[in-house]
Amino acid sequence: MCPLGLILNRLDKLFKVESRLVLSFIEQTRRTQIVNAAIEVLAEEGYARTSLARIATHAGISKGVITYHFKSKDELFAEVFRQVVEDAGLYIMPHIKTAGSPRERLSTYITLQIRYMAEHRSALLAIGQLAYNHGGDGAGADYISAATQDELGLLEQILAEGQATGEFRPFDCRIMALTVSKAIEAALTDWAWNPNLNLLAYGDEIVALFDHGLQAVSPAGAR
Amino acid sequence: MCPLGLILNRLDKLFKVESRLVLSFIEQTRRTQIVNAAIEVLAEEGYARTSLARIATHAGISKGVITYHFKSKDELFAEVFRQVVEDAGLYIMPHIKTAGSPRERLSTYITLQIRYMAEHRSALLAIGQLAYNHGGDGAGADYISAATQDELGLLEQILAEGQATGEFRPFDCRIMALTVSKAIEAALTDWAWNPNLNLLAYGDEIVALFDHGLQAVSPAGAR
Amino acid sequence: MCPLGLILNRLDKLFKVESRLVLSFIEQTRRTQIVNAAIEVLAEEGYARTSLARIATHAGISKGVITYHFKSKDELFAEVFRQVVEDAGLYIMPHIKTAGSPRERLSTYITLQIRYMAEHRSALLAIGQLAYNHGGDGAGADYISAATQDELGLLEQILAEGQATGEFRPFDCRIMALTVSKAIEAALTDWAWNPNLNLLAYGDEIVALFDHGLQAVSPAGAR
Amino acid sequence: MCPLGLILNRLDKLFKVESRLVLSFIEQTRRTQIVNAAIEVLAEEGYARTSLARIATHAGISKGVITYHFKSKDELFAEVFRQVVEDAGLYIMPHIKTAGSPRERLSTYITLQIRYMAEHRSALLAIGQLAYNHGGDGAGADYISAATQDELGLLEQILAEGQATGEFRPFDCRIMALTVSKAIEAALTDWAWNPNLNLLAYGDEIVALFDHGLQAVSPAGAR
DNA sequence: GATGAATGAGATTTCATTCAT
DNA sequence: CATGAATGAAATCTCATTCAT
Repeated sequence: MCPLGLILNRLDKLFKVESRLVLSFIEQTRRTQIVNAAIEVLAEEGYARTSLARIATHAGISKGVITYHFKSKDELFAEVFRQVVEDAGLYIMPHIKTAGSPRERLSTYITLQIRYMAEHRSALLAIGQLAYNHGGDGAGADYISAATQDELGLLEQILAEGQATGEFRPFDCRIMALTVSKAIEAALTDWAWNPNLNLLAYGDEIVALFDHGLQAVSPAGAR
Repeated sequence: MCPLGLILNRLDKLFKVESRLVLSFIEQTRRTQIVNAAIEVLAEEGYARTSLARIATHAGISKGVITYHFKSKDELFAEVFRQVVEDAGLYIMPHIKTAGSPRERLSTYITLQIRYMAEHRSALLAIGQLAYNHGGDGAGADYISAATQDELGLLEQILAEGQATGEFRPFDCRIMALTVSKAIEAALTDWAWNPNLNLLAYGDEIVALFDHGLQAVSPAGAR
Repeated sequence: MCPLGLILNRLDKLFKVESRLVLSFIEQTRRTQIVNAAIEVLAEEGYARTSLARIATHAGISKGVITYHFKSKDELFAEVFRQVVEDAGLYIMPHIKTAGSPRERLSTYITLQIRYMAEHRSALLAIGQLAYNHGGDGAGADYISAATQDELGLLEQILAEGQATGEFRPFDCRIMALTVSKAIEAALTDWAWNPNLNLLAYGDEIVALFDHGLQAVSPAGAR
Repeated sequence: MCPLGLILNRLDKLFKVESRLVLSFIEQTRRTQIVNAAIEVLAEEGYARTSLARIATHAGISKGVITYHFKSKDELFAEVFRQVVEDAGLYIMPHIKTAGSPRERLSTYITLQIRYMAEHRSALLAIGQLAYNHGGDGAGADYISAATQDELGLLEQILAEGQATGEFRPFDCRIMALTVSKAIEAALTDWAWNPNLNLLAYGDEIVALFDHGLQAVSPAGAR
């Protein structure tokens, strides 16, 4: 499974999407309705049990509507992916750029991701299902891998800047970026199993973990 | 998805297994062959694409052989689970118990898990698929949840002991146990996408992360 | 095998039917077509050889059409049962209620059942197959047993009234009701094996048998 | 379903049996063991659920033993049929021939059949399953029909003699023979559904029914 | 004689997709 | 635009039968 939090942009290439540039309003509405139904079914039933019939029933429409608006199940799933990722990006990105020091920016990044998760449980569980189960396709796998490599850049950049400023100790930025990303994602998957989990407390612990774990050893070396 | 590294014992209850106490040699051989084929298909194709037909083809046998040796697909998956978990337990447990301080024991635990992963990539990807996709069943979900709660105890105990001895700083042991477990698992899932990943280096970074991130702040507080 | 002639009402409970209240005309047409095909295959081939594939072939449609219109084979069989029983009830019931003395009513009952059989050979053979072979299921068996007990009441009542009026000699009403019911059913099963059987003559003999066999011994006792 | 009580002799032709004239003792023992297991499974599980595997399990032997001793499942079923019918014939025939008047002989016939049923419930339920479910074969159907026609002769003869002696009233002997036969069989099938049924009382009612129902109307005609 | 192993046909069922209306 | 109808592929599972040991 690729780091969910980092799949942000090139995901439209993951599935073979033929984007129609102009969509009527009613078309857009229907698509959104179907996408939302798909998200809920994916989150509740899991990938294997998410059939077009179930999505249609959940949306209160007929099965034919789906294949009318989406050429295939894959295209629908691609749209789910795209929509969730775009939305998450819009939520998180603005705050990221305004933060201050690398250490603060890292904390902000983690906190925002967690908060977004708390507010969009189904959407994130849904793309989790897609990411986890769409791997075998070959093309898909390559793409997700590429996307991951690509998008990890943001975290890597924060970490590298922190090392440059001396805030962070030495470590492999790429690996640590992966670890940060995965620690965040872990909160979601645990939360999926255990809905009583205090997600925000979980986030605080992750923030603290990396705050302590990445900081430069004090020059005075009192340790 | 439950923390893979922690599913160690009660997994035999996850699926309803009727263990025949005595199996002939040839029977055992075939079962192992089929289990291994299932592991490889799960790892390569993913849960959704792992049909009995594909497993049979992969093993070079007819479809009927599988249902002859396993009462159902579920029983086969249960055996996959059981076999991998048993093997992992035999590999890791002996070393865990002999370690010294909590800090050292934590490092050992992480290192061993990572090393085991490096040597059993397919097997761990396979049970990852099973754990992730078998959840919706209700009973399965409950069990995995229970198993997780149960098995996290080992990590929690190490962490709590470390806090008692003053080696570790204050934190929520349960959440941190989850985070450790997930960070380990993350190495595997990233490796699945990016086979060129240096898993052992990844492990070292995780060890370092928690080594730094959990340690008690020096009383002199030079920071 | 339960007495076919007596399974009249509560049969909708035998199988778990989810009745959709409103069915489109084309839907109803297809369902009827499939039900009729099922009846013919059941009557000609027997329960064990009645597969969905055979029914589809007999109806000249693809296998998928059946599972599109019926959720399962059981639901199809339930509909077969329901349709035949409903039809038989509509045919027989009106005449039953208008008859006069118990002796006459018994004769009418027998005659009507036989006449209905003569005109609906396949349908009755079909539900005979269903009744005979659906018993092992537990729930089904219990229900048929219950239905039998329940519906035998009509015959029992006629017989008891005949004893009360002095038309009939003493006998165990329940057992005799069973025997009447079975004698009627017997005509059908024999007819199934021997299509040249004169079913109506058979019916007349049954009527005569019970007419003579149940009548009160004349008080003058000239016998 | 053919009249069970009358299928007595030519049943070996129903299924295609290749009789080996000489069977070793051990061979005979095994065949009997398997046949008995088949009878019990047929009676308890029904035709559709009677697989070779289940029979083998019930007999405590391996599946291969069955196909070693019987060329096919059909041959096994033929043997079941043959064995039960032969046994029933040996039980009933001696008593039939020694009886007195046609009226007495009819009563004896009915009583013996019922008594035999009471003592061989499983065996008769088993061949009931076979007779009812083997009909579609064509050849089988013809044969059973022929066998029925053939064996009904015994009853027909008793009835005809009764008419000749003036004991019985006029009726169609063939049809009445069928009805007698079916009334007896009915007791069995009801008993199968309702094990609490008092089979012997049932038999007495049948005897009384035909005793009253067939007797010649008294010349004094007091009715 | 006996048995476990293996196979392939066939059963029910689910489902993505196409099509006519 | 929308939908119900239809289809055929594929999945799991059962089972009679064949075969090597």
